[in-house]
Amino acid sequence: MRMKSLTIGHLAREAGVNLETLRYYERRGLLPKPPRSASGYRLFPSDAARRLRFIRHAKELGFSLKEIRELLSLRVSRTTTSRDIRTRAEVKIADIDAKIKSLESIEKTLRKLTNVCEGCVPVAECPILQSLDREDR
Amino acid sequence: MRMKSLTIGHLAREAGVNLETLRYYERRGLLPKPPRSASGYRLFPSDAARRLRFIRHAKELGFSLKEIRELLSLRVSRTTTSRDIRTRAEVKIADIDAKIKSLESIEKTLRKLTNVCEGCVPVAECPILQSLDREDR
DNA sequence: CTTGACCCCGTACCCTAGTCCGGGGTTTAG
DNA sequence: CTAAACCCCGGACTAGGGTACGGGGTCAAG
Repeated sequence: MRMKSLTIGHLAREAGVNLETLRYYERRGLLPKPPRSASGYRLFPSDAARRLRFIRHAKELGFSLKEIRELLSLRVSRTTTSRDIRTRAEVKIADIDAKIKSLESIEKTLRKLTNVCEGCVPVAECPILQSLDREDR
Repeated sequence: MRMKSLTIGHLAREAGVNLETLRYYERRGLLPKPPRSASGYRLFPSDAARRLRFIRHAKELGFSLKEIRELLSLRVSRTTTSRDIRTRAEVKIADIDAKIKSLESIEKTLRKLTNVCEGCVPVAECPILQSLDREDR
């Protein structure tokens, strides 16, 4: 059970991202500034890879780096009360629920599409438009 | 039950997007090239607004314009067999399923967070990292 | 020691997805 | 007619999210 720290290059390879991206994320506040070796090398805790995986997934889900930073900072501490957190988390939950509903709607439409049988009449209009057809801004 | 066509300005206002965005989407193949009036004005069919709403939602879900174009083109026609479509749709469905699972996982974590009671011990590490902690790509 | 592989930092550059500009035609209300 | 409000097009500009580059220090194997 080792707990060794990673240089930026190791972490980059492990997480499958460009090394420059790590420095960029640090600047943008997505990765906490890591401790440095005597010579100034960054020494990342080994769970930084986990954090990077989270960031990658969240990006694929349409969150901006700013939103991801907010998600990552959701925790109870001395400086944020749990009521604060609850409120902020509830906003995120609502966002996420809406996303899930939209995705389910698109998926449903796609499933219908996969059930179209060979030799049926061609679908002239675009059926995907059936999903997500709500006015809500 | 009118079926009038829209000028680019009307469509932009109706869909709540910038007029230039519509020309951009046309160039990128997300909006089919609309017929033109004698003087060259674009005349959009009134269901173009629907298409734009779809595009907006899909973007919020993390799809790129290229992916959205692919989604929009999923339909059965003379040039694409329904087997083709089925295959392509199934790929998209798998993508979407993965996204939904990720979102649910984040949401679950956030819900736990909202249940933390006032006065409980501060959470030092970032709990959001519990979600999405899979190795897969 | 030296050489190759790393790391540091700052700056420049790239792509995507728009957005703006400006010179010029069109339409419509007065 | 004319002015306001639209529309056309090509091209320049932006912001967000990275990536690349280059000059210089560091570390580990031979």
